[in-house]
Amino acid sequence: MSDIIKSVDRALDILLYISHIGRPVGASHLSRVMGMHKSTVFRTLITLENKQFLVQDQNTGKYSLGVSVFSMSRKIKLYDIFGPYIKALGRSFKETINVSVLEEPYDGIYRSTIVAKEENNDHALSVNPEIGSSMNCYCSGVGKCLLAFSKNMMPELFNNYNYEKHTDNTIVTSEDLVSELDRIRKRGYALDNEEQELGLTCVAVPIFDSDGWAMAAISFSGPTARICKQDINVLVENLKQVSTEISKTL
Amino acid sequence: MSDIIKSVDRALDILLYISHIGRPVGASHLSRVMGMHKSTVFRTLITLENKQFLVQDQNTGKYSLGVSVFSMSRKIKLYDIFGPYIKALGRSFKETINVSVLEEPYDGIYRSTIVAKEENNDHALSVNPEIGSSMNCYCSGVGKCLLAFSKNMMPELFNNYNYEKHTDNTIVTSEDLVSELDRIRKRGYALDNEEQELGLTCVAVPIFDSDGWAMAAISFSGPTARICKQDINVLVENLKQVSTEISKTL
DNA sequence: GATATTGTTCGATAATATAGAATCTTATTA
DNA sequence: TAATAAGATTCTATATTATCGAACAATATC
Repeated sequence: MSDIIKSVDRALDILLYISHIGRPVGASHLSRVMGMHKSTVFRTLITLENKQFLVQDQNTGKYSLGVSVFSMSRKIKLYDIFGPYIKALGRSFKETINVSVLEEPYDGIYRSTIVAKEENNDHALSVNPEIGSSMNCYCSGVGKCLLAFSKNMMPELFNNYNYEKHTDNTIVTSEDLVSELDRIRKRGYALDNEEQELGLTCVAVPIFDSDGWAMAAISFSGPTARICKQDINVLVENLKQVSTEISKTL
Repeated sequence: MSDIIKSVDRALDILLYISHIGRPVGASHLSRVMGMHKSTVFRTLITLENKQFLVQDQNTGKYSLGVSVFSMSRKIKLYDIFGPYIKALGRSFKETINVSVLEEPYDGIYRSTIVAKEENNDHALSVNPEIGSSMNCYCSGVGKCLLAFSKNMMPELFNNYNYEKHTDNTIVTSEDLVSELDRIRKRGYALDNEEQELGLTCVAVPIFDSDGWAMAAISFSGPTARICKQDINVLVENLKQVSTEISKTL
């Protein structure tokens, strides 16, 4: 902890703070909130602005996230980000793990995209979706989890699903989906109880952003027999631990 | 320039470099490329990793962009980023300016979204599209500009447009679109020569990423009479100046 | 199995980030 | 419109601390 470069650490705090509060802020405000001297804040702001991590509004003098952040965001490889965490999980438990994010709804349909996965090759039976593949949210663990915990959700759109009854457990009405999402929010995790495919069970938890909304979801999935032999609560606790580890500094 | 905090500046350089080269890199490599001492690089990496701006792959020891960058990217307000630049342009020229980005193709259709605009209220006649509105690329200046300079373009998808002939000048075949894009690449800017609406002219240039691909496009648009009275080359030069200003540090 | 490369640790010194006050600029209130 | 408050910006001295250099440990390479 003592090897950390103080000035850099403070600069990163400022970036995260500006990102978190979501509106332009000035030096004095930051000085108060961060407990740093105004002139130190200012020098840091100058440095961040110079490399375009911040832009200053000429009228108000306040700072927002800059084009460098936008540029970086376009080059992010989500697998690199989530890979290390799920690899660790994969070593402990021998199940398939995947991380998904919610897509912008298109044609009024909410879908999720898989951005990272850790396959389980120890068993013949396992699920292996492709990275980048997208699917409807109503019938998967990560999908429902994202619907339950994401910002700006529009439940009206649930009516746009062309619900397909894959199994007896598949949710096929908006009303059932809404109440299932309530249940998920209450208990803090989602369960795909053979809703997509017979014999396939999945448990998913959200990965929270600094404002408490889901930015992704992470799950164990595998044959019902194997998943249920493990204590679901243990799986959930482990997923939650990784989830909070991921969002710890945001 | 002397007010810049050296350690912070170097940390930002490292972030931009890792983002730019697009694959995980290690301390020694960075030390060589950035001309910094290995242990200084290392301490910087530790600091960036601690706040999750970087993640380290446990197997290789190399670093990638971390979850904090992902988190920030979700909170970016593109208007805050591009607003300051186009405001300055708006003060000089009295025309409508807008900035657009290319959407992920959906249903095989390339569309652009307006992320920032500066309206021109000095004249009764002007164009005022909404921020957030999306439109087909084949019949607008920024749209064609994005098609011409973006990475990973799939020209096959041009066949999916349901071309509508808005005016005599509208492009209505993939072949014509492809050759128009060639022309645009050669001369470095795009022109909407009353292709979308009679009497409406638009000149657009790309905003380049660190790898030379367009991450956005910026344009002047207005009544043909007014736009053409100004020297197109002057407009283009001014747009290009802002464009390079925006991408200068990436 | 030997060698080179790379990730990581540590301590001394000189560079430089910080704090504090002071100035200039914009917004608020009387 | 004047007076006042709040905020942005500049400057400098000092003590903190980032940097360098070298050495170690752990991998990868040949």
